Amino acid sequence: MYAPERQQEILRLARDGGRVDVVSLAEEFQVTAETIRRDLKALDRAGLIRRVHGGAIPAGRLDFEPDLAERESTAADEKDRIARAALAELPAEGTVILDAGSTVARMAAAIPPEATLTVVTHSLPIAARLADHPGIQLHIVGGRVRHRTRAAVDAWALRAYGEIRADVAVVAANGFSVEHGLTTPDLAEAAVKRAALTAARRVVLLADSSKYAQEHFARFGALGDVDLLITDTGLTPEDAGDIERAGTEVVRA
Amino acid sequence: MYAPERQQEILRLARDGGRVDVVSLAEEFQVTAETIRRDLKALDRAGLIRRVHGGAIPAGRLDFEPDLAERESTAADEKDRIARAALAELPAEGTVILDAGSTVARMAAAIPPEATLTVVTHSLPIAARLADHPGIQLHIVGGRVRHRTRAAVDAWALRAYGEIRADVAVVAANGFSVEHGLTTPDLAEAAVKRAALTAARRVVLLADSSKYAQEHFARFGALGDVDLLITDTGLTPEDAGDIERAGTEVVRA
DNA sequence: CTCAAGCAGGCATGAACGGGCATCGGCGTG
DNA sequence: CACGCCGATGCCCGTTCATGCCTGCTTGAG
Repeated sequence: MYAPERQQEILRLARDGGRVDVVSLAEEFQVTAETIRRDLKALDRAGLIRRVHGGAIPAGRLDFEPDLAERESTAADEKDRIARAALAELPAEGTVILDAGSTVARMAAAIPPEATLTVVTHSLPIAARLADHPGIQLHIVGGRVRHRTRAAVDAWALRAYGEIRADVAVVAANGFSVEHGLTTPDLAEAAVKRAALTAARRVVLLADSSKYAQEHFARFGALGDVDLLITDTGLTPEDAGDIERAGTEVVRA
Repeated sequence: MYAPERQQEILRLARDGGRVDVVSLAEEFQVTAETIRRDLKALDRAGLIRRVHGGAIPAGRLDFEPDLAERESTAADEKDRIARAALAELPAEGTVILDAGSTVARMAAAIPPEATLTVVTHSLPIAARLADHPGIQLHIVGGRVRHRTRAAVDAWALRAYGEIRADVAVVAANGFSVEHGLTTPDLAEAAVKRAALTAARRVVLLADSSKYAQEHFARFGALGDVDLLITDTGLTPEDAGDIERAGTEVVRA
């Protein structure tokens, strides 16, 4: 049996039964658990199933995001400190653009209940969290929703950001460096990020130190476009100095 | 049972019953209270429930106008039947507009994983549910988000619906009658609903029978704008007859 | 104010995971 | 036909995850 056939069959089993688990699939198909894990990983990347510890569940069956809890594992501590530091950069009253990204989402979740802000975002998870915040006037930016990031992109999003001016934009990047600026893997998402930071008077970048010197496919701005970078202590003082000389204030939380 | 499955189930229990408590959940799922607490913490972080001493209560109400958990439980059975019947009205492939509303949300949650559709919605809860559905190309309509209904309204939303054409619009109403048409309490929301149904070739209204002969502040269309009404058996055959004579097909699920 | 119930955090453990490396077999190229 | 490449699979081992247990702290009902 070829791998794609097996994967197809796994998908069918997952949808029929609502769940599959690694060990019984391994028995079923007479292969090792590693192979099954690889299959599940492939199906997960394709967005067809959702991986869980010990097996998988067909996509769309959960109406919440396990990865919001999962992601916390990766550099959770740093992200938390960054998120808390970023709160101080929000204006007391005014308009804020929030980019998609787990660190930004954490910051959004930590906005105190008594805050009064106007928030504009193209991130579905962030919007969901802020939707019942009594003091926040929330605006969602429309567009095609990318499955992976649950962020709105394309024409509607670009136009919406082109029509507004905000006091602060809080953005995330998958990679940043003095030479190559701000990068992310997806072109459409990069375009929206670019529109978002253009729409704000002040740009705050949240990025843990593992993103430093990383480059990804799509560039959406120069480091010089960023007024303030909030990162963690994993960024060396020398690197921080380089960035500050380029005109971006650096906070190492 | 996987942790996310358990969490999903806890969420369902919380929404159904309006509350859950740690010890009975621990018994129910045959795990220790610590595990349940971790689950509740995860759900709390995701913003879906609110933690209280000894248990939790649902927070993410994907609910409609007037009240909170009361509505969700009221007529839950009818709404489920209506939602299931509505599934049959979705095209096999094509574009669908989904209005905000708990019955529509139930239908959205029941869309099978193998469906391939383009969905446009201004409802945050519905978007959240469909965001990781592999076969669905999701578009969110932007706008100001109303806290009550978590639906986008105002200029961005109206313009977006003005720019598209869909095969079917599935809409909800707080009140409907032959004389006064389709009504809802909020003007801004009514405007969006009107735009949504204008953008579709075929309009399906989901409304349980308690909505019949109700009138609310803002009118967004005539019953004649609706091609098909799906309701429950609480609507008398005579009333159904009246409606059908006005040109709207009626299904009593 | 008291105190049992509930809670957070630390620690232990077994299962699950993932990356690196070796092997195998098919397939195209020369 | 021989060779080498590459994808698929299996194996190994250090790491992470989910869960349970324990301990000391917090909470809130009486």
